[in-house]
Amino acid sequence: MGNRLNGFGACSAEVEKACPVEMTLHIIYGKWKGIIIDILSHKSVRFNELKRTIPGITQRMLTLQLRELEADGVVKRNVENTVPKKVEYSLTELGEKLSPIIASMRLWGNEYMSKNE
Amino acid sequence: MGNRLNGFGACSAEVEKACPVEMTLHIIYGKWKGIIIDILSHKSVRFNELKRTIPGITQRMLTLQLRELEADGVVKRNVENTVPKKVEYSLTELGEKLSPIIASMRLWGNEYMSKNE
DNA sequence: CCGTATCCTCAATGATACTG
DNA sequence: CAGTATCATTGAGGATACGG
Repeated sequence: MGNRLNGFGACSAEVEKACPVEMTLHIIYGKWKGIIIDILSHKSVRFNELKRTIPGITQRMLTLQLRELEADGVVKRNVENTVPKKVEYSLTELGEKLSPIIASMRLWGNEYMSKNE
Repeated sequence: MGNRLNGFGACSAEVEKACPVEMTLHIIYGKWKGIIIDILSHKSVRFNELKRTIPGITQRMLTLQLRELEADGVVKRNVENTVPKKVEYSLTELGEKLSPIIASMRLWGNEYMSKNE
């Protein structure tokens, strides 16, 4: 109850094979995570630059989503203690490996959208 | 406000390329949709069979998620008006094309899980 | 510049009971 | 068998203000 995705620890035998899928879904879940991962792929971006690039996101949500991605080992945070502070976000090696998934989602989404207009 | 994903209509120029990704994410969003799509891939499954295969899901949620997937053109519903009623769910052609995405998510999830233990 | 701290809302999900 | 109808819950997300 309350989990957004189910069955990480409690996979029944029959759905066991689905668990890594749910795991991946769980990690890219979140209103802004897809777009964040997409923007960060193959480059470092500063906090405010991210904020400006993603219209509508609040500082709070950007921080939260970045923190979760960081905790999941997908995003790296690099702080330069200059004044003013400079914080750069980028994908970890593991995070970069999400790019093909994002790419295939883009392909599918394009096909979907072309059929529904 | 209230949208789980953002920017379908309001994509700024900078994030425009991400929209199909968000669209795809939007369609597989939902606590049980990933697993439902996974189970349905390449076969038809009856309502109660789905329910039994997915531990923890309620009838209500199964119905809701199936209806949404149906509305999104990913799932087909086939009713045989026998007694008792027989309703089979399967993926549409478009829905089947999600399988590679699910598959790559499974790969990534497996790698992720192997690194975190 | 890069956040945290509060407070609040609502939509997604769940529990449970009922039905053609 | 395959749902629908209600009601309750909760946590993700948003608005806003403040801080190092």
